Amino acid sequence: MMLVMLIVKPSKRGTGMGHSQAEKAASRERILDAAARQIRVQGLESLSVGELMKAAGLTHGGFYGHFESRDALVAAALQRALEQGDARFAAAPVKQPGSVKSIVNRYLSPVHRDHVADGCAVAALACDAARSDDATVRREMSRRVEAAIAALAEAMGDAPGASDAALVQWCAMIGAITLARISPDRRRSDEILRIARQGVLDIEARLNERDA
Amino acid sequence: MMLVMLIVKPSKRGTGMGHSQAEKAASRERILDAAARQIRVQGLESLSVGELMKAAGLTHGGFYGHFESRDALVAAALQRALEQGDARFAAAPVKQPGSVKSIVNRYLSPVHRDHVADGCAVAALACDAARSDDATVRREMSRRVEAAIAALAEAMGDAPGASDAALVQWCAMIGAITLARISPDRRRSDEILRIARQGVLDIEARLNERDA
DNA sequence: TGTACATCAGTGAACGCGCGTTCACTGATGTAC
DNA sequence: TGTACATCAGTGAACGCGCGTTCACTGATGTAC
Repeated sequence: MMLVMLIVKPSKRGTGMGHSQAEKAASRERILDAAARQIRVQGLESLSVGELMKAAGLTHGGFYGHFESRDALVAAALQRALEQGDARFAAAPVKQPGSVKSIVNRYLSPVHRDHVADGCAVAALACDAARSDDATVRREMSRRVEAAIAALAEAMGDAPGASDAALVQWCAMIGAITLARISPDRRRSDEILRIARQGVLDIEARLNERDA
Repeated sequence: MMLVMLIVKPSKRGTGMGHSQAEKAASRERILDAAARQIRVQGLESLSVGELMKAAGLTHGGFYGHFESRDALVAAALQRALEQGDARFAAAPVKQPGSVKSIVNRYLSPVHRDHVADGCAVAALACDAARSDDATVRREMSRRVEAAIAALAEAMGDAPGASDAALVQWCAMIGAITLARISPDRRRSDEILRIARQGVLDIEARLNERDA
């Protein structure tokens, strides 16, 4: 009893804070960013606390000062990864003529294919999410997908059927970049991207022909 | 030296075989089929020897009588899973009018979405394969994808551009079934499949319009 | 200002559990004579 | 035919390693007086 009181009692004397809260927050950011990269490259399952902390320039023990558990981190890292993707693809400049083309060309570029760590988290983690029994993971990723569809439809001027066309375009883009990453033949991989770029833009073209 | 000779020496006396080879082969098949299901549901990484052997009705120790290591099994199971997918989707009856429609409708059906264990291994494992550093995994999956593209192009009558169209269709189908599996909203998930079916068939329609 | 003290981010040794792998053994089956 | 023996698929205890997690400690920083 005495012991408990000693532990619990709030100190009346001083409120020294050691390292600043800002520094701790910066560490947390480093961990989260490293985790977002790592899950894109290695998947949700294989994220290891030790590797992660090393990548963030810290030792493994400090991890639990920032996150309750590995699972909690995975959820946070997925969210971070999806947000970063939003910034790059979904919330891209829209509504100007040619903006669809610019999104598609950027998404289906060899650069995007070769840089999974900085790329679209939906493409990188789609089949992990599809098999996840964590409802939060599936809900969060779906939300981002719907936002990306809406952004692409908006870039097409929200014509009737644009939303459906945008959905099919995203399906094709996600499939295409994944197949391009799988192919061990670099020439064929480039070709897959090229054909898919054309095919995805054709979907928009067909939509416009119909409307006309 | 003596010891080695004793161990190595082939017995002159009897060649009793214990359980038949056929039974062992049957066990191996059970293990492989269980593994093919398990990797589709849980991914390449998370395949556990213990769970697997339990699923095959055996104990974990016997595993190494059939496979050299867990890694060797993963490779074999992937191959098995891909073969089963071939039997179901790539090598489907082709060349008749409406055969593309039948492939697309079957692939993008709620039944396929809901039965990952019996479904297309490419869709189930695409992002695992994309991040795999095992060249065999990527090569094998690419081979099956190319076969599926060829089969679909053949079903379209191998018109000029059919191969490119088939590639884009497979990209869209793989993306669509994955997104449908991710969505936590069943109604939206059904809708994704419906819209994607239409969109994928539109790709064929556009091809035919061009040729005409 | 200087000194004592409290706080707290991060360290690194240690723990425990799960899982891949090994291995001595079992018991069922088949062959030799 | 019956008996002794060899083979071998499968069993289950045990091992070792990796990894998530805990925890006592460190040392840097800031506050109180």
